[in-house]
Amino acid sequence: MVEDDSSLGFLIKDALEDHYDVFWATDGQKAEEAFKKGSYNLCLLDVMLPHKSGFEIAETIRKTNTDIPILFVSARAMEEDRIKGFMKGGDDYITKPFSMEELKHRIAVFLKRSKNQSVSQDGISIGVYNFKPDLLLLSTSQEEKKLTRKEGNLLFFLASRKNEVIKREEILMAVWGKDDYFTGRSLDVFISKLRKYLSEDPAIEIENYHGVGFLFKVK
Amino acid sequence: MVEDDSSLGFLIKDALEDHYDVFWATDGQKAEEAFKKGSYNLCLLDVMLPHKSGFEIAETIRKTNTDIPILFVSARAMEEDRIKGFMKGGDDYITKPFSMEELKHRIAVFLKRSKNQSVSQDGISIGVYNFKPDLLLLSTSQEEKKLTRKEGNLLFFLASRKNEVIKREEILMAVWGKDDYFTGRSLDVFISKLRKYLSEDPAIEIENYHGVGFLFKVK
DNA sequence: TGCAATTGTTAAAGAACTGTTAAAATGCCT
DNA sequence: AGGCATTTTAACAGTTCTTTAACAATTGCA
Repeated sequence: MVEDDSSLGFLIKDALEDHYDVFWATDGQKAEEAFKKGSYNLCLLDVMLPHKSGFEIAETIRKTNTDIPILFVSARAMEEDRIKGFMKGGDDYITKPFSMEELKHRIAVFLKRSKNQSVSQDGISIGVYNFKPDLLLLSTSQEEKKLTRKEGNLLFFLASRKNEVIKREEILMAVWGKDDYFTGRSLDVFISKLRKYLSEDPAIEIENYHGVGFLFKVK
Repeated sequence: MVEDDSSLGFLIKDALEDHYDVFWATDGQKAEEAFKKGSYNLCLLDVMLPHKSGFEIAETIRKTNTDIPILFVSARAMEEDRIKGFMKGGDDYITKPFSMEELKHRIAVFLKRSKNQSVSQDGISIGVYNFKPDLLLLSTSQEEKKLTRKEGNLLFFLASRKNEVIKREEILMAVWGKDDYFTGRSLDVFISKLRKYLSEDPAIEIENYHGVGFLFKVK
């Protein structure tokens, strides 16, 4: 966020900070430096700034990044200013005064749309394996195995709490939603299967704690 | 585009028609019908309409489609109206009067960002096939097959989310608007048909995720 | 050490789900 | 209203997945 007016800058930063990490620059110079160094998801640029205008900042940004949403904020409501904003690669042009509520919504719109585009799911890594929970794909560099739904759910749950002893009942409630004798036996069956699938990597172990539960160990 | 005022409606349609195919409905009823049948890239909704408000139309659309950009146009500039627009799933809220120039820019922003790069005159390409959603034409260099409406809608939905596991319920809600046993069986029937139509290209696969949904895989 | 409870493993049984084809129903057009 | 295209429902055949069963192995405690 770039805003030279300190009271408005503070107000915006404060309003957004509940949901986002905000970096606030007070001039274009600092803004461009920060942009170069850091990694951001959205830019909020005041148009009228001491040395460099928001439009100029946008131009610089667009030279290296065509994707990041750029929202202009300005006191000037004239048509030609707005158009200029869009011409410089802006995604929205918000006229002062505006409510923080509306600003939040407009920001949310663009974050939602840019997030969806990077659906490149890398999955989670478990030892030498990589597991993509959505695709239920457990893979090594060698091969790829498609798990069933329950297998996937269980593995995901265990992997999300690795190196921690988890009680049987807790696993049962989390993955099956119920805890009785037969469900417990089912769990044992599935643990057995997972052990087999994960046997490539000796650093992975599903250790039983007798009468308590399991420990998904990844060294 | 939904606009009850005929002179403004004409103006908008005229302004946009250079670049886009515009369907203009004059009330919510017609709009929702057209939306259900056709395939669109963006909605422009007037808020104040005779029977059904633009907000209500947006609500209906969002039940089955979370992606399509929705832009509201309204004479009411009050803060709470704008907020309501965003709450209903809108992406922008443009206050009358506005310039056609600005409208075009705002539309361009969302089309550029929309997920599956807009459906142009050339349709979308799926492996060796080309599919034109409007004309329901699925073609290879060899031949051309005219799909039915449901087949087309389903294919379009799947293709727009390729390489992602989509839950049965989600497909059912998006394409049929309801989710029950028989509709589910219908889905299976249509999947079977699509597989047949797409069998020319071995790189295309509709993979079933047992008990979950389908994965429209295009290698 | 011996015994009951717990766990490991594999296979069989039983559900639930899907693929496919065809018949029935629906909607649409003249 | 009749005929055609489309969609839904039905029917049946497979398939896949989860649970249950059965038995072996292990553990912890008396």
